[in-house]
Amino acid sequence: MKSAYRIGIADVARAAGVSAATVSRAVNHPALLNPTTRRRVEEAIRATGYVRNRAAQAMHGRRSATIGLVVPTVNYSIFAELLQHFNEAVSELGFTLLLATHGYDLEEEYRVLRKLLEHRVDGVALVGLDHTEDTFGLLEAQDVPAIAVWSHSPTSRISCIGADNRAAGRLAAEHLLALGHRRIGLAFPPVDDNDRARDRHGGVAEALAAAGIEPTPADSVEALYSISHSKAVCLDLLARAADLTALVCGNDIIAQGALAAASQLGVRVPADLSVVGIGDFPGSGDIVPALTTIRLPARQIGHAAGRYLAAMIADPSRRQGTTRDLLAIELIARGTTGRVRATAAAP
Amino acid sequence: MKSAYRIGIADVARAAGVSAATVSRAVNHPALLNPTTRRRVEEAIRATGYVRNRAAQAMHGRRSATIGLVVPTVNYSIFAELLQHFNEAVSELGFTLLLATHGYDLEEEYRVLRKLLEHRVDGVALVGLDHTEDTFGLLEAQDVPAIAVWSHSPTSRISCIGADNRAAGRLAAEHLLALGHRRIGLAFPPVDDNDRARDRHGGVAEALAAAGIEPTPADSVEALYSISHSKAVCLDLLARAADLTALVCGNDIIAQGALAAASQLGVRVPADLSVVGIGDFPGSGDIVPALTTIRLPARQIGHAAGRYLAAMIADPSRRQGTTRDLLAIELIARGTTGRVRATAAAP
DNA sequence: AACAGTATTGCAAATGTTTTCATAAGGGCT
DNA sequence: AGCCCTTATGAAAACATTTGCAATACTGTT
Repeated sequence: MKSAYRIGIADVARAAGVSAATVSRAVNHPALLNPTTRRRVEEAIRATGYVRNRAAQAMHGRRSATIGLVVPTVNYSIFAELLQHFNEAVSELGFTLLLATHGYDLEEEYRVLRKLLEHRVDGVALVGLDHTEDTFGLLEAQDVPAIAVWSHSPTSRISCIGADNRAAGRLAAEHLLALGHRRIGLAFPPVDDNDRARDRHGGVAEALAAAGIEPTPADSVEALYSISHSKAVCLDLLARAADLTALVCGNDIIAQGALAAASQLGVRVPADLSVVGIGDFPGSGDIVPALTTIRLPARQIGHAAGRYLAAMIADPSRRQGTTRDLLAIELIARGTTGRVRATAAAP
Repeated sequence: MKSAYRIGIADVARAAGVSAATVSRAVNHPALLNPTTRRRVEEAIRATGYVRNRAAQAMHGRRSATIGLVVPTVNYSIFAELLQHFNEAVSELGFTLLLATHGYDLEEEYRVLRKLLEHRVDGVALVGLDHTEDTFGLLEAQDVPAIAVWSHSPTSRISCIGADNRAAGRLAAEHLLALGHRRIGLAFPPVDDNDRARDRHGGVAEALAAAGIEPTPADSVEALYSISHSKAVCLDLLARAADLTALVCGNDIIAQGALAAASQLGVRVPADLSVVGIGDFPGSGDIVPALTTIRLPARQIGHAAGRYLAAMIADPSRRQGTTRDLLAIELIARGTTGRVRATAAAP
């Protein structure tokens, strides 16, 4: 006898012998009600199985109680921590998460952002600072609280909270230089439309240049966001530039691919080859040997971004101006890097 | 001079010189319009920067164009593939994903499901078959299309699409038995409120029993969903049951922890110890040595679940009855398992 | 030229809630 | 007992859209 009819606020009101307004208040402003009435309404809600309709609520009050998150991908654990902690933060504050991915395609990013805005998310977080003009325009036109996470720039167009990716690249390269490495290879994702990768790459190049090293194209390879693709291209790289003693990778997934390639070639890590990643993804510290990497504070970024958006939503007066929060990065020296081998490649 | 005022359908109508109804039709049923009018409206939409309000649409038409996904956690890559492909499927069909996590707490699952239903998701997917009575009741009362993913049971209370976890456990154990192992340890997550873990564990026990092996509590250890916790408890296990020649793990993350523990103890894999996981998470095939595991078809499950829900939403008449889809699992024998070492532990 | 039929479009009702405003019910004071 | 103040509740408007129905314009027919 299951009817498709859904219980509405009016049904509850009838059951409790009060008006719809009172039921609404019982749900949203319980303090306004006489305790007795409130209990009666709560009882009626339970009895009828009423579930309040956020869509209707959103329509009236201009608040949907949802927050959007746009990430490039959800594959592997690249953004797992960010997602986890961002969700944790916003859930605790009563919001529900709308998730969208764009696969590193900024045109697609615009489209999914639009979909999120159609659902009237109260706020939205995007990964990185590279976005199309349309995307920025849309955010401004809809003037919805927005924040860029992961990256940081003092001149960012929208508020941001993240780390200095250029410094991360520098730090990774300097670590290898300090260990005596001079022949250093690079495995990075495509840098177009990806400020994180671009900045990291730039940081590496800068550090190498400062040490008088000019990496040749032959020492570089472009890896996509998958361990197996990275492994394949690193096999290539290690074969054609066999004198490399170290590899700096654009992120930990690529580094894991590099490790797999080294292992397959019988190249010992770190004895024959040092490998450093960037990101410190979940699990990076637990593989064997544990990955040396640059830690980006994903947990903090996720939490802070969630709280920032919630604060902006709660207090629209604070919305103007751009907040920029720079979080510290850290070299996590583990098992995949070591001093350059003494036996330098004889000519 | 940015006003907080949001462009509505009426503004577009005014700009295009038509009625609001026509604008609505241009967005939702373009075929109904005279091509000329349609173009004029589309132009006005572009010019005004109108973004349609799904909340208002949901209120009227009873369709929110959102689908919910409830997973235990988003940490590591455990549900990354499921999430990725589920999202892919539903996005392609025009839905936006609402994501919620409950941290393996079924009471919390009820709460987050409720939140999803408040947002009037048109359909919802939950991981596994273990849910509270309240959860089932809520799904029935709201009669929203729902599907359990990951697990499969011919007697499931709601539609399901997934694999036979008991068979997965059996397969893992039988693989080790076929390699001659007799001293087999178990590392599993808590099985309360988790049918996947429970079934897998049951399957392992069944296969062992069929081979005349009765695992003692000393050969078992409970691992949480983190590589480092798993590593810690496996260190323990391997220390106190040093004669184990193989380990079957409740999932790939736990297996990775076991691998890390073995490595730290100088136990060679697979020479001294075989390790088999369950799941075949992204990356499991790329670690070194590559993990032997039971593949669950995450991609298929994600896609199929998304399409199933979309179909139910599109055609409510098909909703009655319970659909159950069993997908094949597969042993992926890679590098972490091998024949038991000839040098049997002398008494 | 009138008619029937079809293709477009507008009007207005309906959707489920929140909130403003108004009213009613108590309670303490003089 | 009458008055004022506070607290609690209800009535109705408002929110942004969709859609059934009606009206209009247009096409081809006879």
